Amino acid sequence: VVAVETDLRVNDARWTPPTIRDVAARAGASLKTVSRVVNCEPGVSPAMERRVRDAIATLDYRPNLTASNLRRVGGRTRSIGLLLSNVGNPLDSGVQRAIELAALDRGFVVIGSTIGEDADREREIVNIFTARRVDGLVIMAAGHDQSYLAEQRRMRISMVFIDRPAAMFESDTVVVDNEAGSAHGVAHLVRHGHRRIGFLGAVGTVVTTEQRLAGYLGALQAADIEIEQSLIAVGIQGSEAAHEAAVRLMSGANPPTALFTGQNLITIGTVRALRQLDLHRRVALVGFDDIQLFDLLEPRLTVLAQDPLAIGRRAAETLFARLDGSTEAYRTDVIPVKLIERGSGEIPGPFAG
Amino acid sequence: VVAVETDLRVNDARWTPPTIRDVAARAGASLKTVSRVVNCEPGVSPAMERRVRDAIATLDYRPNLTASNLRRVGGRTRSIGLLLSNVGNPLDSGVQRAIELAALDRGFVVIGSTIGEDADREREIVNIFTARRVDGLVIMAAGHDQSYLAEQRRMRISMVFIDRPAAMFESDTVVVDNEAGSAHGVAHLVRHGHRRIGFLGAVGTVVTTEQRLAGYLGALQAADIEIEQSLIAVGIQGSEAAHEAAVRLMSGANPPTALFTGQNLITIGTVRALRQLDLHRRVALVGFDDIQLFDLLEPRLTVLAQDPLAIGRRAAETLFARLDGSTEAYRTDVIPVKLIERGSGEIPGPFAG
DNA sequence: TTGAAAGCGCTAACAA
DNA sequence: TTGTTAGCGCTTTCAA
Repeated sequence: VVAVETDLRVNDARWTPPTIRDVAARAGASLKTVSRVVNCEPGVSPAMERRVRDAIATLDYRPNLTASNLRRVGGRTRSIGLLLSNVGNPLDSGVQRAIELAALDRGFVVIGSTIGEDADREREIVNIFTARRVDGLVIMAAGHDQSYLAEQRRMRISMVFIDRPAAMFESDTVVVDNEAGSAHGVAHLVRHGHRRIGFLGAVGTVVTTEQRLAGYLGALQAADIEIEQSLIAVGIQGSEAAHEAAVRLMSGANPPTALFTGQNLITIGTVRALRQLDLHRRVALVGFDDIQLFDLLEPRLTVLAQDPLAIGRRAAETLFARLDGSTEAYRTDVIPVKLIERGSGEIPGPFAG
Repeated sequence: VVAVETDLRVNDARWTPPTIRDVAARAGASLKTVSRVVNCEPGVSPAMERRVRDAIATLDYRPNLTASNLRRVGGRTRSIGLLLSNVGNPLDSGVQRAIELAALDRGFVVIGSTIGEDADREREIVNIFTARRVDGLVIMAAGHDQSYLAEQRRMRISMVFIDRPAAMFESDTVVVDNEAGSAHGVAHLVRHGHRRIGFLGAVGTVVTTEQRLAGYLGALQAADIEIEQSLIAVGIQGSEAAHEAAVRLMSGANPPTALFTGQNLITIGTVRALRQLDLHRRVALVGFDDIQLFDLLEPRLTVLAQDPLAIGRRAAETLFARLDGSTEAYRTDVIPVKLIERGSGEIPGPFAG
């Protein structure tokens, strides 16, 4: 009998999922009573609750959360939008996982999108998510001006920026300690006897690059090492370009004995270059960002590792605090990076003790 | 003046976003007329349209897609749920990107969740997404029985399974050619003079492992090579276990001259083991799955690469065809895998020409 | 070309 | 303890 009934429903093109009315009718109760049972509100007699639950079970009723949210106070959707630069990146996927977990715990859902480094795409996605009335946004910004988000703020959409702070717009932010991290990495090379240290960085206008370069410069100054512009290459896009830049740097008149790379793709290109020049065992290398398999290379790569899960968790905490009504001043959380010594950064330089 | 007005709105805790009624009132039009303008429906005079658009602009009105979807025929939400095993995996993130792109093109939104290999989590997430009334689901299944999805099917939620077919449940599916791919990889080793080839695989109950093992066995039979159980290790979980298993395999009385690994973590563990035994230049290795940096190891790794974007694109195509009303028989698409020769798989064996 | 009324599925605010 | 009414923001249906 059940099978036949099921078949009928499947085959009937006009069949629609049961609503709260259907349940109420079947249980001989009112809408509100069913609503109370569904939402575990008090004030329903055990007998009535039984009847309602039976009706729910026989009808396979599933409350429509969309409709429920629409009516609820504030029209909140219990959803948050997540804009990432590139899910293929371990940083991004770690952040996503952490945020999904936190959201799930609170009955929220995460709608996500990759935006690359495309400022237009960033705005487009924000608009789409806004139309869906997300309660909050977690944004790894692509553009250089987030002032347009004033509109979202007016609509009471909470926002947290990760990896890079928003520009022209004040907001909660979770970043890593780019400058101190880089300084630490460069100081590590100095400690191992290097004084001619090259820097290879991504596009200079990106804040993270600026900060990492600042850390490099600071560490050299702290060690009383003169800064040589010829040892600094920024504006590198991708591993191929990094490969070329590293070859150029190492082929100069007085090449560096150590390199500091400001991003994982650049590190990869640099490793290729050093291999090609057969310098990978003689030139020390410390890179920003850790990725899988860096510990399987020869020599194993010394890196400054970010903690994507910690970043995501903190972003979620901050966002949910806002959603819970916090009106504190905007905060910027700085997550520390960790130096992982594996070999490439400990290759001794000419001034090694 | 604008600034002050903005401030007022920001500071007024009772401010709510403008609705279609506000626009109608301000434009001196009816709800339906505004709705027509917003949805670009015909039958609105240019003058009226101008007034409505002005009102929309001055009020910063943004249609509420949630409410709109609720009322629309069928109550479709233009959203699809995506259940992935692990976003940190290149396969998963590639699939996610492809599906997000396809969804975006059609005005859909993707809500995602990582479920690991946890069957309970799979059902939990499906329930949550069902309550949100997603129109479709793309599922990398964790459990061994998806018959529970009959309910979702009755609700007209379309489903596509990726990477592994559903169990106890007929559905559209997109998989890769595990068996033929593995057979190809093993035949490649045979062609390079190997006859004693070890197999290291993941948990045996997972379909992909079964199929990859089947491909291995088939290739050996095709080459008239006797199968030795002692050269086969399955049930390996993670790279540490793979490391141990590989060491054990290579430390036997008559060790293999080549290895075939059935999954990327297992490949990683095996590489570590071969390094430790200093066999990485003498024992050939072909692995299923490609990951970043496999081409930077020494020797560079020969792999069978999947095409995550192709898998995601195909899954999205199939899903949207269903959402557009296709009633074809359920289809299973098989995406080919590609052998990428980089060095480790071309190390010659004792029978090399 | 325009609009009034009804209602999507549910919850809020009040009765009874 | 239970139910009634209104209405979330929008689209549908049908009338003017």
